Amino acid sequence: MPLSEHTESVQDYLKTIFDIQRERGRVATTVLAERLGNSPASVTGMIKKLAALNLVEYEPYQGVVLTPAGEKIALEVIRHHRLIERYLAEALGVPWDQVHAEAEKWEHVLSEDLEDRIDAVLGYPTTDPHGAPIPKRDGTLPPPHTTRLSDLQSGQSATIAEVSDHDPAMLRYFAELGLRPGVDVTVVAVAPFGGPLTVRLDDVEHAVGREVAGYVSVCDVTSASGE
Amino acid sequence: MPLSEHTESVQDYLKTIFDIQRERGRVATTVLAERLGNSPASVTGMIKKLAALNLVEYEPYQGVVLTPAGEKIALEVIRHHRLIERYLAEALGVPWDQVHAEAEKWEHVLSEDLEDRIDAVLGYPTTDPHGAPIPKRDGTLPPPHTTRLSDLQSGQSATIAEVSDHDPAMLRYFAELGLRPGVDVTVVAVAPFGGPLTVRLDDVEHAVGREVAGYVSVCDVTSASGE
DNA sequence: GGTATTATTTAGGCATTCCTAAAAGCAGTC
DNA sequence: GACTGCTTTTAGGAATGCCTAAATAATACC
Ligand SMILES: [Mn+2]
Ligand SMILES: [Mn+2]
Ligand SMILES: [Mn+2]
Ligand SMILES: [Mn+2]
Repeated sequence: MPLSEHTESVQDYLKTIFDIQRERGRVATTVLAERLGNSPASVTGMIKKLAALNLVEYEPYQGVVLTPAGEKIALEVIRHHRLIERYLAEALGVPWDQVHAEAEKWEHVLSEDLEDRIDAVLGYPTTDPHGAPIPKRDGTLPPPHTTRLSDLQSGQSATIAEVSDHDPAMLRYFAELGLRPGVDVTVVAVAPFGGPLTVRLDDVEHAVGREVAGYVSVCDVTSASGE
Repeated sequence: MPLSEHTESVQDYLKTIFDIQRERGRVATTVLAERLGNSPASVTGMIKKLAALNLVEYEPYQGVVLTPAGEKIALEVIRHHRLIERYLAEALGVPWDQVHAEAEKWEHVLSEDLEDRIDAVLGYPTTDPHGAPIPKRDGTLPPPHTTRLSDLQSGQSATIAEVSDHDPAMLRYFAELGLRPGVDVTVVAVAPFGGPLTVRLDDVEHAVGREVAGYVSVCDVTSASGE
């Protein structure tokens, strides 16, 4: 049953449920409503429809969890989205703060054939321009990164793994700093009382707010004295 | 007022009205319904909506004609469609019998920014893979070709200008014959009583039905003995 | 010119997806 | 264990875009 069996709305709901589920387990109506920009009442209605289609398990007042069928579709939509983001950035030079909006629309009308062609032209990439992993055709997706830049202690180094693509302005800020996936970062200082981190990127130091640093995931963390 | 101010349905109606208008002037409800695959009753309803939006002039029982505003939008949609077809064929190797279906969906979600990028990557092409002209950004579009392959007499030569993209099977047939825009063709014989034409393409002769030849437009017609 | 045929519109509905306002459930507090 | 505040659902409705069946207008024919 291909993606196109489901409406754009259904696809976006499933994709969003998948994202929230990764972060916080069971998905509450209000959280989903907030993320989608719809009213909670509308979300309740759609949730019932998804449950009737066996795409989510719904427990009234207790939120939803994706069924295997629902997860499969969610992963297909996410694959489309991230492949498209990558393609737009790489093949057409679209700035990384704009690829998300474009992909949000295109993801719903991409054929499987074109998906394969794009995948091949890009050389079967594994991440999107923000560092988020692209699900494989079979629906495989590596677990999310657990360490954030804001979790690092003074003196620790790491590699940027992923940045949040939820806010274009923040992406432009990251680009300015040279903060992008694959780049090495060192935490020079951490101010107390939730204050800013001083980080070194490309031998340049920057002060970044604690909250913003929470939108950056890192991997390969090492402490000052070697390991 | 950008394209996205109008629904996908409105965009497809305007595009289709434009096409029919080029062929036959005023656009009758039934013809439009037939082309869109909707019932005449549905088309009447939408026509009223388009008239209320000042996109068409509607005379009950007499069909519609695009207003300048409607024509502008139609040309934008057609520009999207043909640019996308060209891009899919050239950059992603999509076979020319499949580009239409893909473009039919993508045309509605293409941003102006991405349109410009695609245009630039392709080197500002003037025709789609089927030879149809791509409207310029300002809405300019050359007049349609008037001569069809089926209009040629025995002994006449011409250059293929455009082939109809309405039927994927026919496009595959054309591809097999080597019949594509830019290729020279010579009519070797014309069978009587509406019979087939014998045409030479790349020094190979083929018999093609009169009806099929009506779906091919030509230009630069010359008769056997020079001009 | 009247009748048959065809084209078009009107009437009434349905599916989808969203909304606001109001009711009801849930959970923590005292 | 009742109250309170927040979450969630229910009720009722709107917009869009499609449908079938029935009525009506236009046209073509004799
Ligand atoms: Mn989307
Ligand atoms: Mn992304
Ligand atoms: Mn379309
Ligand atoms: Mn075409």
